[in-house]
Amino acid sequence: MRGKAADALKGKVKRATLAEVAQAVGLAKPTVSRALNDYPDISEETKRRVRETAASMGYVASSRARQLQKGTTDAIGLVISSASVGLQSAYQSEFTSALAAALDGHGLDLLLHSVADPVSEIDTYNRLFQQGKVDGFVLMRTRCDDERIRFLSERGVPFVTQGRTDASAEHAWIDIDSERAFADAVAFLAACGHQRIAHIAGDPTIYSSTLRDQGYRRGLEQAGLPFDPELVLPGEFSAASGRLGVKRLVDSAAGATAILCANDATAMGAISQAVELGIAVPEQLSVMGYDGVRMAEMFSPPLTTLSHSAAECGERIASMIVGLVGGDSPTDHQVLLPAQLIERRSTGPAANV
Amino acid sequence: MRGKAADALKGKVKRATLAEVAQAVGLAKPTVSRALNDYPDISEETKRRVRETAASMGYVASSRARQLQKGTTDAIGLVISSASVGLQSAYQSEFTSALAAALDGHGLDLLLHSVADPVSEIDTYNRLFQQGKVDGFVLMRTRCDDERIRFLSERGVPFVTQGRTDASAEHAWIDIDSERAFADAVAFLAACGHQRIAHIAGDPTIYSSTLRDQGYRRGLEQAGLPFDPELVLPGEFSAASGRLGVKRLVDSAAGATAILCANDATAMGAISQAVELGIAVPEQLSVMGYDGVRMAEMFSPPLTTLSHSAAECGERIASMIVGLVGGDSPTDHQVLLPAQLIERRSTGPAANV
DNA sequence: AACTACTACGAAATCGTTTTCGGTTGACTC
DNA sequence: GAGTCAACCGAAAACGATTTCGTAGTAGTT
Repeated sequence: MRGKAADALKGKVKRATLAEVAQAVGLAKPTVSRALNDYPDISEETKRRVRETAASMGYVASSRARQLQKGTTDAIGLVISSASVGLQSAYQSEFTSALAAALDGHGLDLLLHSVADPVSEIDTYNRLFQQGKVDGFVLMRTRCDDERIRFLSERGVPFVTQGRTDASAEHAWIDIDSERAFADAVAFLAACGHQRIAHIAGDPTIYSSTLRDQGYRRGLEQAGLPFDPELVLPGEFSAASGRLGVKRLVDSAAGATAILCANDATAMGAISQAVELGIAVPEQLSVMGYDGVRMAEMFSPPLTTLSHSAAECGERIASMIVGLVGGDSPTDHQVLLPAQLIERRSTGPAANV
Repeated sequence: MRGKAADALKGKVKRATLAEVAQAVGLAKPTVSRALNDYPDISEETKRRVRETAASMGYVASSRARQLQKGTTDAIGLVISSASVGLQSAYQSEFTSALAAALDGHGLDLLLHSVADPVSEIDTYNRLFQQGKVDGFVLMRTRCDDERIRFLSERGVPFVTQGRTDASAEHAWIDIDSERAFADAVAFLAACGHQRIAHIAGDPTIYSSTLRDQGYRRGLEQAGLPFDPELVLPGEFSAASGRLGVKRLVDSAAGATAILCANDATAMGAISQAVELGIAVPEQLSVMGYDGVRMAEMFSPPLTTLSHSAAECGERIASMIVGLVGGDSPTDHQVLLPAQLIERRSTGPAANV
């Protein structure tokens, strides 16, 4: 029902325009524009007058018009694929919030776009940029051989990835040193007396999964522990894969006394499955996660995990993208952040087997 | 370091313009524009030719220019306050994903904006709309007396809320019938033999909390159970408040055998605290959540909860906002959805006290 | 032949800014 | 007192699409 009521309401939102302000203050449009944008060649007195009347008229510059003229958007895009359940892990959404907050600090908006069909993913990036809806992108969940990165790089579209890729040398990225983190985790577990440390891996197409796996292996090596393929289970960063991993581990009688999970969600799934099977955590089985999501602290038992700050990550990405849009070279923006081991109560000394 | 490399890259992204396409195909701009937009007064033959050359030139209409002319943005805004930890609960982020996906289906983008300072919240809504960055808003976590709603309503800005408010009669909203859901939950627990059913409430400033509380009370009444103020604990939708609630409940020796929590996060916190205190769930204490987030199923024990679909909610909000932007009256878009009780293993028969 | 009626297209205006390029002033030099 | 130089401000173009309005041409009517 499109009635006059709606139209009347719409009438209310009539915005003041630059020309009107100029008219009201008795100056020309460019003068008003420059006064409002604090150009140096406008007298303080004039600026004050302009600002006053502009404010009194409730004038807000149309960013549509400004964008058209300046050729910039002040928005950066984040596209998530709803096929794989959108803002998947808790970390993803914590990061997204943090990113939005950080971008806001730089006067940028975050355009969140969801794409249903994975094949149209590239197309979405293309459209969003060609249409001029965003000045750049941030990419999450980077894959080993990531098509998106090739595509964007070729066109010179500014972007920064959260996570490295096979082609990291060439683009801007921020990442956690998960290889190191997982090696540390193994060292920590080994120091607790664990000899049979399992690993429930992340989605193997995600580059970070390979890093975590490498860290796991290096940790084993450095601790003088043998690598046993039976102890590594496939997964994809979900609680479900944690549950499944534990089930398989129990069935296989591989004798694991500790499990290092690819992320916190996996760890939580693993713990709940273990408990249901009557395996006490951490008394009979230690479980460790990665990411340090808020929920980890509230879990039962509270999760020992490798924590890194979504806020810092968002903050730094925001600065990086600002730099890139400003013309910085992508290779000037590559930063590796450490994760921090937080010991809580899901891990303990190895059970006497 | 802003070098020539960056500039060279930037050169690559030069987009084709309408005028260029017109020139290439030997027609005037308006003709090309109408051909591309499939106007009826352009011959099929011409349309075909235009489309072909446009495609071959990789032409994509600048939405900046289009927006300026049409006065519309094809984006809707969602502002979250980072003060209260951003995309707070799991449900919030599931919903946000779903919303983005649904909006995409209607050709709309989601502008996610984070505001640090709660006092500048209204200002953010105002700016976003005045600047013409969004055509409307969707509001989450609606408060009882919600200033945002007054502000937007007064100005005739299209918006729909997820959750009712004191002023629901006047605006567009979608909500879950949580009052009913909580009454059902109490009935369910009572049927399990529980006589002392506690309630860890949600943030009291959020309208839905009052509804959930009312449902709890009505459930009690209908089950013939007395209302005991000692059994209702304050909270704010967090796992932390679940933990605290359980602690207090134990201390007070109120004798609760079941707890109905304001949401799943609270329930998970409650369970983990209970377990840590040596209270078995559900043998000694039944705990029930609300929302039906994905994690609930993976928890230990899997959560009995009142589930509702974030996807459907997002889908319907998308259609609603499209209607509103199109001029529909807000009062034509008010829908109440039911929640569904899903029994899992965090609840069971009342313990013999 | 003259008069509609319709189809297919083009010229120019428009949306609301910012930029480019000058053009006045007045003060300050020598 | 002519010339130089800032300091301030304005006219017009530009951004890239869409819309309004109008005009050729063709066809159909009387």
